[in-house]
Amino acid sequence: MAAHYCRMDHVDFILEQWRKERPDLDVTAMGVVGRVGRLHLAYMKPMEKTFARFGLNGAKFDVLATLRRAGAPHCLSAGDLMKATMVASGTMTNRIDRLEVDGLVSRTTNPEDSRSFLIGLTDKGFDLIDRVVEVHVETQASLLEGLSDEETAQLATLLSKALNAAGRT
Amino acid sequence: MAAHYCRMDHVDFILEQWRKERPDLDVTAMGVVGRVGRLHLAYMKPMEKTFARFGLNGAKFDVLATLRRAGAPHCLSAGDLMKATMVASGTMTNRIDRLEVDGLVSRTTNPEDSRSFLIGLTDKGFDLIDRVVEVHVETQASLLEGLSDEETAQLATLLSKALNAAGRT
DNA sequence: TCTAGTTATCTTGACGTCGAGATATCACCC
DNA sequence: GGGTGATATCTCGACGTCAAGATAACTAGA
Repeated sequence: MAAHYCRMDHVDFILEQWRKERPDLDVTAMGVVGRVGRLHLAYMKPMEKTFARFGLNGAKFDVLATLRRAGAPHCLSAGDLMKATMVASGTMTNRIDRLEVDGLVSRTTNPEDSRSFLIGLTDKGFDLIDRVVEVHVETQASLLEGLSDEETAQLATLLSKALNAAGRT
Repeated sequence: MAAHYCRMDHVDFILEQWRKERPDLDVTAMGVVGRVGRLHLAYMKPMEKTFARFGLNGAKFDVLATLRRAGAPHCLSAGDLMKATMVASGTMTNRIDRLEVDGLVSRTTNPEDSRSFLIGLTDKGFDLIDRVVEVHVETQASLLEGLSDEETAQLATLLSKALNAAGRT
């Protein structure tokens, strides 16, 4: 037996099926794209659990984290947040509404442009995101525990290249 | 200048921000997890466009593709489809309902277990998915065009390892 | 056979997301 | 100053998703 020579994952199984049913198709790319999708799911689930422990979800965390890492004075316009988190305008309006209800961010009129608002972290929001992010990085680290430092670095590099390649299309 | 030695992507920028604001945190894992998320988004957008050309979306494509690659007689139970696509039961009910309205799949009572249905591709569904998947693999291939064959293979291997590592957690 | 526990699917209500259109404001040029 | 096009945000309706509960049918043991 050579089980350790051929560790199949579920994506391999899918590729097998396609090769059998449609041998005319080249499914090489699917091996990468499919795994990226599955990995994204596998990462999101535990991370959402972490967020839930603090009464948050991925959407809210994204906004709070973007404001936090932007540095003092920890406020950005709704448009800045939209670009940073890559969501539609209606989505961001909705997110800010809910975070405002939770008392984690506040809208202030922008003195330099009254079309826009400055969305700022409240003290409560600042304290919360600072605590959540500490657990969050631990959750992420645990998800990569099975990889060596070298593999992790290599993966980051290749993903960066892939990101670049996909962006050019 | 050494611009070609340090090509920063957006995730690098985010890591930079965190290191400045919270130098006490180890954000190494975020470099991988963040890029996986971004890459997933970058892949989904063009693929959804392909699906839309055929009146589909990712959700519908997933179901049709799962049935198609399962091989003759191209029918599975709702539960099988749930496991394969990793969605909740209500989600699958909804997906099948819509595909049935479109005339792409049909529910048949399972003679061996009347709790379950057999969801089968109609002729129309079979023809459609067979055409869509041809364009789909081309879309995916174009998304990886910037990578060499070696890099693509290496990426697939590392992703597989990462998937395995995350699953063990 | 009856009963208890399991399994497969559907129903329902709450969310999050998008995208198109509406509104208000800005920037610039005449 | 007034008009025009661009910009920032919000509103609204349609969808897709999930989780929990409901329903129906299967299984195995007493």
